Parts: sequence; structure tokens; C-alpha cells
Amino acid sequence: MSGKNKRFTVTAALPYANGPIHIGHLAGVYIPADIFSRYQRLINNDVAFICGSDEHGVAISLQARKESITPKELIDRYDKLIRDSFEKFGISFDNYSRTSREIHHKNSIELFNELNEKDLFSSKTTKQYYDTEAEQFLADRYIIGTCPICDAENAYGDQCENCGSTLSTDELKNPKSTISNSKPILKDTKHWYINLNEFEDFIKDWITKEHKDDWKPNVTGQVKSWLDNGLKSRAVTRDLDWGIPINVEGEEGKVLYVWFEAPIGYISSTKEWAEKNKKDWSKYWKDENTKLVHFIGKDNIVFHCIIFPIILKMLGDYILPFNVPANEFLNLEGRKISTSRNWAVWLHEYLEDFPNMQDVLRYVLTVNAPETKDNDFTWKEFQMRNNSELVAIYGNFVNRVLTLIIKYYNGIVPNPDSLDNSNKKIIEQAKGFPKSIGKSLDEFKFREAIKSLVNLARIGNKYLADSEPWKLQKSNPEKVKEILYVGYIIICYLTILSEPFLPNTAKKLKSQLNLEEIKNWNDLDSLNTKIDFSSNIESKEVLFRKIEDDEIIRQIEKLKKMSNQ
RNA sequence: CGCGAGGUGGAGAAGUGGUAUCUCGUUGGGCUCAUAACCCAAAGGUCGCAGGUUCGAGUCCUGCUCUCGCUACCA
Repeated sequence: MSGKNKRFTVTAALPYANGPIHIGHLAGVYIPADIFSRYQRLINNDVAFICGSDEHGVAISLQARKESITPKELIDRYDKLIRDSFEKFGISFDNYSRTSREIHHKNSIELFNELNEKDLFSSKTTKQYYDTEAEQFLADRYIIGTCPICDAENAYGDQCENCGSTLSTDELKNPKSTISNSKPILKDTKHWYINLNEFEDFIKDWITKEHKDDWKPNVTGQVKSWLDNGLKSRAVTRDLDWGIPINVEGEEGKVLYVWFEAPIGYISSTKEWAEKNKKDWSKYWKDENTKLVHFIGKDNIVFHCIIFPIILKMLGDYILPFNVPANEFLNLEGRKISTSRNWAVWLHEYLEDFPNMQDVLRYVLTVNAPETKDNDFTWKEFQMRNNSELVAIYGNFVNRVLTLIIKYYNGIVPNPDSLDNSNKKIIEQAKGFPKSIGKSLDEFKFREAIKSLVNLARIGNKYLADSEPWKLQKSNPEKVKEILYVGYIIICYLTILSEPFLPNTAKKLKSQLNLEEIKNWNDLDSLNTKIDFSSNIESKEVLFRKIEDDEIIRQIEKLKKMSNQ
């Protein structure tokens, strides 16, 4: 909380630009990353919060083909949509880039070449299926044939959905290209590989020993599972036309495999940001005092805890992640969120249905975040959390205090000469919150942190009920001044401590209460000098409105109607 | 199959050896400043099942069972 500034490089998983963003993405990655980054800034730490659209890979070229548009048109569309959703939800990236930008192409190729020149890759020539009509090599998913095990038709190149067997493409009988329906031929192709197996001991020591206790058990457990199965070498190149060309002589038509270049996108995005802001990017990636934190979903653990760290290790002078607080998954109304079945709450639709209520969704997704296990988002819970926690506890408390201050003092905050012991005690209690919430956030316990915040409002409500200023106003008006001063102090704490979680609410409150001068949590120590005791609070805006049953019913119906199942 | 994570009062979650905690919901009471909100109290759990270790286990060990993930273009 105090002392020297620390430096953080915070990354959030690059969203894949072939679809919009839904609540699962927000809950699992972007909200925690945003809370963490905002918090670090508020305690005067140096933060680079980095992200960008992931715009390469087969999935994008295939979908573009399906829609008869170019991949570029597709990624432009979704990059815009995603960017817009993040902005409206207040995800405070310092830089949001795109992997299709030149700076990333250049950066990825430089790093690829660096490793290639150091001879850290191995290369192999293998035979792969090639579609002579479409003139391209075929990814496993684009080959169908007869399953060699159960003889089902239409088994994919990597798996038979009928019997569940994992296959390799050369086992398939009667292989057929799904692109042209022609029979593919086997053709030689050369690829570069990272020998992950050479780094098994490094990963084992680093994660399962060094970080045994400070990383989440689901993360270390997953890593251990990969290690136990043995790491295998993985190709870093692919035969594709959509991606970053490797430009090696005699090897035309090869691009970097997305999993290799996407995490490098974090570095590229940092470089882009540093150029714009005249900063030294290398401090954020090469200074060992910098703490690198990757926010991801659990499906990405292997890339961020094994593969990318190995790449960083191979490069040599880069820092390794300080922590990778991966979250589990969020379900929706008891079912897995599914893009293809349209079982999701899309952010751009939420923004239309619940205008100016971003903080409500941020709150619900934080308080019920899938931190330790998969969780369920239901519209009913969304309503309940809003109505009984944000409206009844938080909003109501603020409203109660301000109403009384306006009523009794014309909106001028009372400034009593002294406080009695019980009042001092309440203030002391409030003063403990920055520390305890900060501790929770340092440990990536976002649910615990936001629950503390609401508890502060609970303390406020209880304080009012116990001290009953509306009864004392006639008999002991001096005491009432104390009480409402204390109530006001609690609101100030609430306001400032809300900033990482509920930025829009905090902003509203700050301007309403003339607290704009308070820029970080250390200022709370000298709160009394920052409070405006002269001008009066005029309006009291309702912070959170109640959500009615019919709004919720409409959402549930919409979900069922729109989903194709 | 294997590996990983999880299974705690009606719902959602804390809790890693010592009288089972919190929020919501329910019931009763109080208050009336407040967005029919707030405050207090009570009821409600043999902590997935079965063994074991221990003076003592939700917490450690073994076996079993269920859910999710690793295993689709969904973080």
C-alpha cells in the first residue's frame, strides 16, 4: 500500500476475433484483470495493462470463407465490436492492439528468427494431406473419412465422434477434403518445432515447487497433469495462407502457428503502447523487478504456464510470469456457455437491454466469479444481487446519509469539533478496509474483496440503525452532526474503494461529493483535508435502480428463443 | 481409461486438525432517515458415500460415486 512503487505488466487473454464477447469472457478474464490493474494504479504502482485481438488462425479463415468475405473484413468487424464492448464496460487497458498489425508481425518474426538462429528449434519434414484442387495443406479438422476403429463415416482427422477415439489423419480410411471434397494426397512439408520436453525440469521446478503455495491449486494441478503425461515437441509453423508468413527462403506458404504468436502479441502490444507513450517497453518484460501477471481462463493454462514461459525462457532475457490466476468457467442458467448454440449473454446486447448498468454486471460477475470452480450465472441471481445488495445495501446507505445531510444541513457536510469513542471506533473500522481489500486483491481473491466492500456499506447501515440520528435531531443536534459526519466518511471510503470494482459508480459519487481530488488510496489517510465542508451537495442521484421481474423474465425468454436448441 | 478441479443448511459461497461461518431466502420482532429499503433475533447442515489415522477430521490417508475440465471455431 505504501513505499516504493512496484511495476506490473498485466495481460488479459487475447480475445479471438471471430465472435463477440460474452459474460463468460468478462467474468473469467477481463473484469478480474481490470480490477487488479485499477487497484495497482490506485496504490501508485506502475501498470501496463495489455491486450489485443487475436486475429489469425484457421478458424478465422474458415469462417470468412463461409460468409464469403475476406478474413480481413471478418476481423475488422469483430475487433470493432470487441473493442467497443470493452470500452463501454470500462476495461481500462493501457493498450489494446491487434495481432494483424505490422508491429506484431515484425515482432513475432524477429523473435522466431532469433530462436531459429540460435538453433533452438528442431525442424522436421513430414507427410501431410494436401488438397490439390484447393492447393493447400489440410488441417486435421478439414479431413473426414471412415473411422478405422468403428467404421463410422465422417470421422474427423483427429477424432471420431461416433466412437470417441482419438485418431491421426493417416489412420483414416478414404480420406476426403471438406474444402473441395476431393481426395487429398500426401505431400512433404517442413516444420519447426519447440522441444518442450527439454524444459520439463525447468517447468517442474518453477511451478510445482517454487509456486506450489502461491499459485492457485487448479493452475498448478493442471500443469502437473501435463508434466505427468510428458511434454512433447510442438510445431510452431503451419501451412496456411492466413497468418504471419515466416519468410524463410524456399518455404513459402508457411505461417507461424497461432499459439506461438498470440502470446507474443502481449509483447507487441506493450511495444506499441511504449512507442506511443515514449516509454521503455523492455522494462515491462525484461526487468526482474517487474511482475508479469496473466489473466486467463482455465483452457489457456497450458499456453501461459508451460509453452509461453518456455518461449520466454528460450529467449533468455525475459521475465517469467509472477502469477497466472486462471479462472474456471462460468455457466449460464445451468448450461455451458456456447457460441455455436447461441447460449450466451453477449455484451453488446446487454448494453442495449440495460443501458448505463455496466457496474451491475461487473458486480454480479465479480461476486460470483468462477474463482475456484465453475459457477453458474442466472438472471434471477443477477436480479437478486442487484436488488438486495447494490440497491438495498450500498445505494440505500449512501442515499440515507445524503438525504439527512441535505435535510438537516442544506447539503453542507457537518464538521464536528470532536467525536465520542464509539464514533471514533467506526472511523477506525472504515480505515481498516483499504488494507483488507488490498490484501484480498493482492492474493487475487476478487470475490472476497468485493464482499468486503459491500460489508462496509452494511456497517454503515447498522451504524445508522444503532445511532438513530432522526430521533436525536431534536434532543441532541450536536450528536447528529457527529453521526452524519461519520456516515459521510464511510461514504467517502466506499466511493474510493469502489473504483476498481464499480468505476462508473465511483465516478458518479466522486463528482457528486466533490471528491475528485482523491486520486489514490493513500489520500484516504488525509481524508479530512480533502473533504469539501463548504459547498453543498445538491442533488442525490440514485446510484442503482431496482430490476423488476418482467425484465428478468424477458431475458430468460430471449435466451431460450435465440438459442438453437 | 488416465490426470486435474470441485461435491458444506432451500440457493450461492468461506473454512486445510480443536465447539460449523457468511450472503441471499424463510419466520418473528424493531425502526421509519432511506430506492416497501434498513437493523435485530430465530429456525434450518450426521460438511457426496464407505472405511482408516488421531485424544479429536469438513479439514489428513484409502476406496467408491457424481459434476466440470484436459477432449470441437467457447475464457
